[in-house]
Amino acid sequence: MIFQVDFQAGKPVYLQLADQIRYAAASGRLRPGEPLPSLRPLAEELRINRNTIAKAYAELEGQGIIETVPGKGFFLKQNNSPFSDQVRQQLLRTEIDEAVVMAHHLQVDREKFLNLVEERLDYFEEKSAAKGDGKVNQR
Amino acid sequence: MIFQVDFQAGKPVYLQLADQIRYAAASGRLRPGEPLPSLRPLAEELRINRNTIAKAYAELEGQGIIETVPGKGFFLKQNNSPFSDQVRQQLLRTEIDEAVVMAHHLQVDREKFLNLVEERLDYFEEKSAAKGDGKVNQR
DNA sequence: ACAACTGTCATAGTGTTATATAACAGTTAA
DNA sequence: TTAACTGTTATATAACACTATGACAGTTGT
Repeated sequence: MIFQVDFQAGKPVYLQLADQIRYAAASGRLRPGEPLPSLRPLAEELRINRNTIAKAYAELEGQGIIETVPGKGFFLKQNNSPFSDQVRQQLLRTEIDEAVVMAHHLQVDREKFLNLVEERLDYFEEKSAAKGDGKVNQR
Repeated sequence: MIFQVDFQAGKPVYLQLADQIRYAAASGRLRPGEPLPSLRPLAEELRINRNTIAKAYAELEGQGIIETVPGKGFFLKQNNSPFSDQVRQQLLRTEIDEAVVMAHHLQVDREKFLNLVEERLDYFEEKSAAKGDGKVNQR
């Protein structure tokens, strides 16, 4: 489990970390029940402060993606979204809209956009099915 | 041209504004060459500071979406992305991945996800073609 | 020239992010 | 029990982001 952090990315480090863990979970690199790296070793490896890691984990815990067991560690939860169908659709719509709007400004047409969406779906499904060791989008 | 701002959204106000202008441009509510609201009147209407609006506009100018003419105002530019095909694809991939990852955590399957993508594409194309007055996703 | 508009800039206050350090409490294995 | 691990909490500090205020400069129409 290797994470990377970019101090010049503009995005807060703890959010970069949270994103990467979300990606690892979605792509199957990290499985439900599996432990996440402990605070101190990961902080040392990434050369960032323990508290920054703790904040990233707290972020994910707040979203129901991981759970913490004091004294034992952090673990990836079973995927059971706490939201109603309607809320989930709305959350997703908002996220999709961002991509659609960006496609417009980048002048990427509908067909190319849909191809790209299928490509990314394939990518994550592949990894997820194969208990993959695949790499994830860096930022 | 009516914008809305939410102080409790966690997201900086200037980014909320920039997003909404991007949406307006993508949906055709705002056309190339058209002027954007002036700093002071818009600031008064939204009850936020002039500089917050200025920062939102500066953000969009940096992305080549609008241009500023000192003493005159801000205007929506013609859409000509300054990026190469490769860079555009990568930018878009990153954005799409965020939606795909969220779909995974919300347990929305591939088919429903693709339906939602088509729905949103339709939505923006409609508005864009009809010089629409449609409303855009609120956050 | 003048008044009323436009955007720009420097400054300061506040909140967020990240770091460092220390002390505390639960878990596990020797 | 002890030692070594786990996460938690609190404090202090520094850097940066966000917002607000007031002064400044260009543009337009009278």
